[in-house]
Amino acid sequence: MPRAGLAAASVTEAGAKLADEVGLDQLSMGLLAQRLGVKTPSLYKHVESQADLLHRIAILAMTELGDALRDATQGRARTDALTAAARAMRRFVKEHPGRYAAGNGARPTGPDDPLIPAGDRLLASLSAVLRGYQLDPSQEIHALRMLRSTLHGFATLEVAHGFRIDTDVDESFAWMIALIDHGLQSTPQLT
Amino acid sequence: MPRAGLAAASVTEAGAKLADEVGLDQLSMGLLAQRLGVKTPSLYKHVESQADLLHRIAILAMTELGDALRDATQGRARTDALTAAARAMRRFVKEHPGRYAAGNGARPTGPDDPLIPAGDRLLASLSAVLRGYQLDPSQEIHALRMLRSTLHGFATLEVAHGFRIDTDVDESFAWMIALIDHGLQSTPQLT
DNA sequence: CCTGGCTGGCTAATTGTGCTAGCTTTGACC
DNA sequence: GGTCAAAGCTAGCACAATTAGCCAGCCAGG
Repeated sequence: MPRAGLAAASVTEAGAKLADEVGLDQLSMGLLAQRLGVKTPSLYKHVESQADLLHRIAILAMTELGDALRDATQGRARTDALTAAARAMRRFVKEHPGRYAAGNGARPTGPDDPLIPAGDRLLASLSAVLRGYQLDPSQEIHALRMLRSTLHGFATLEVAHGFRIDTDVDESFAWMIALIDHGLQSTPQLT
Repeated sequence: MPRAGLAAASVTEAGAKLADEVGLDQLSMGLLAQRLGVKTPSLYKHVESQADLLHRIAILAMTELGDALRDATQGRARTDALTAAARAMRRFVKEHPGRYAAGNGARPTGPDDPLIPAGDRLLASLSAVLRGYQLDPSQEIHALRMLRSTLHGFATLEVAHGFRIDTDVDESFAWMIALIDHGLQSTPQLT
C-alpha cells in the first residue's frame, strides 16, 4: 500500500484550506482525513489532537497575515500605508475566513508558544503603519487597539454576512478608513 | 415524581446564562440539562434541537442588546448618545459573551424569523445615535457600518482576551470613541 | 370524585465524532 | 538482507446529539 507522504506541515496546510472552504466549525478530523486520502486515526501520527490542529492552523494564519501586512505596507507611509494594510487585512479574512477564525480563537499554551511571536509580528506591522502619523507615544497603544478592532470587526462582520445588503461594502470600507486616517491626523485634539 | 416546570422561554434563558458562563462553544445539551435538574432528552420537549436552542438564544441576545442600546441613548444626542451606546454595547458583550456570540453567528431561517426584527431594532438604535450628527444621507450607511464594526471588533477582541495586557483598556475604548466622534463631526471632509 | 387525555418527564438505543490501542507495512539505512 | 522507526490501518471506547417509546402527574368534564 503506497503511503500518502504526509507531514505535520502539510496536514496543517490542508486543514487550513479545508477550514476556509467549509467553515472552521465544520472542520472535523474525519473530513480532513478524507480530503487527504487517509483514514481518520492516521492523522494522529502528525497532530496530537484536534485542538493541536486548530492551534497549528492559528499559528499559520497569524504568520501569513503578518507577512501579508508587512508586504502590503512596505515602502508606504501614513494614508498610503493605512489603506494598504486595511485592504490586505480585509482581503486575507475574505480569502481565508477559516484560518482567520482559528487565529482569533487561539490562546498561547505557554511562554514559548510560536503563536506569541506570530502575534507580535502582526501587531508590529500595524504599529509600523501608525508610526508614520507620529502620534504621542502615550496614544500609540490606543490607536493600535482602535485600528485592530476596526479592521477585525469589519472583516468578521463581512464574512459572517453581517451586512444586510451587499451593496457598497467596498465604499463603506473606504469611508471607514478615511475616517480613521482623518482622525489619526488630528490626534492632538483628542484630549 | 415532581415536575421541573420548564418552558421554552426558561430553557432558552438558562441556556443563555450557561453560555455566558462557560462559553458558547462549551454549551452542550447535557450540561444545560444538568443545570436544569433534568435529563438530556427532556430538553427536546421544549426545544427542537441544539441549533434551535442557539437560534433562540440569538434572538434573545439581539432583543436584549437592542433594548439596552435604546435605553442607554434615550434623551441623549451626538457625543453623549455615542458614548452611552458604545458603553452599553461593550458592557453587554462583557457581561453576556455567550449570548452575544450566539447572536452573531445566527442567520435568519426565513422571511418571518423573529431574528430579523430584533436585528432591525438593534440597527435602528445605532442609526438613532448617528442621526444627531446630521450626516449626508448617502453616508449614513457607511457610518452605521463603521460604528457597528468598531464596537463589535473592540468588544469581541476584549472578551477573547485579545488585548495583550489588560492595562488601559477603558482608556483605549474612550480614545476610540473620541476619534469616532471627532470623525463624525468633520464628516463633510471625507469626500 | 374519578377518569381520560395531554404534558413533561424518563430510559433505551442510534449515530456521529474525537481519540487510543495495538497491529502491519513501508522504506531508509547499515 | 536485516532492522527499525514512521506512517498507515482496524477495532473499539467515550461522549454528545438525537429519536422512540414508555409512564407519571395534572387538569377538565362527567
